[in-house]
Amino acid sequence: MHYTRDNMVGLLRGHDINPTHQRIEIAHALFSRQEHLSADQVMSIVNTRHSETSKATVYNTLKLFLEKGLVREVIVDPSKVFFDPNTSPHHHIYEVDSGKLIDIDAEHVHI
Amino acid sequence: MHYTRDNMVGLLRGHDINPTHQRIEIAHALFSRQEHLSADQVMSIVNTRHSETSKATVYNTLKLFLEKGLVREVIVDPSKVFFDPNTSPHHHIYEVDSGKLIDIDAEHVHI
DNA sequence: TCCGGAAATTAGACAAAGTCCAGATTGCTG
DNA sequence: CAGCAATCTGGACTTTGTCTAATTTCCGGA
Repeated sequence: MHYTRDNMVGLLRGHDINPTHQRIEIAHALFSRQEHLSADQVMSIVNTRHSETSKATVYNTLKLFLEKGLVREVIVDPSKVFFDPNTSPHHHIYEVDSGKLIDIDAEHVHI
Repeated sequence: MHYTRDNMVGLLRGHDINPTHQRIEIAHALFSRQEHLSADQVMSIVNTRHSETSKATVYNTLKLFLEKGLVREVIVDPSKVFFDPNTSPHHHIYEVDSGKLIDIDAEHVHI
């Protein structure tokens, strides 16, 4: 599956989100790289060429995505929240030394 | 085991920490209530009667405790770091609705 | 096409958590 | 007591995130 901007439109609609220009860009930033990004990182990605999207909109949009289940919040760095495009049930293992964040399927963990 | 201030002195020394007045108070705040406290909460507990300990010292001391393995950091609320006096290997389950934080022994989790 | 309202976006002021620094205090140790 | 290192302090500062009031965009109906 390619994460083109066009596909983002469908993804957003599928989550009951009105696909505006800014929202498409932000979704694209998150999904095209399958990484955990902070609000700050999203902002600078979206605004690389010309300043296009305000801080308020980035925060509003990420909160909206969260509510609509498009992304998850990952809290691992005490000073920043990261957003995870992988919403399947899974745990994170955080390696303090390297700063790496590893996904572990929920099914593989038993309590 | 009672968490008296005198016992704190031993605890601190055992972790290679010079037991100053402020450090004893902060350790006492954390250990006498076996709870997860934020830096802010520690501050207001320590300064209930008269202002005794500055913000900088609270932060420095908590960081020191962290380095010396006296407490753990728990990151669960995106906007605040909490400090956990329970340093045995364990996981946390965070109930988003109630805000409760439940400890689970490391031994009971298998991957 | 034009109008009106709802939804979305914006800049910038603001708040809260945490950091940093330069100076003052404390407490040894000789 | 003098000197020195460790500790503590107030306050300025930074960073992440929130709020608000004003503007812009979008869309359906006349």
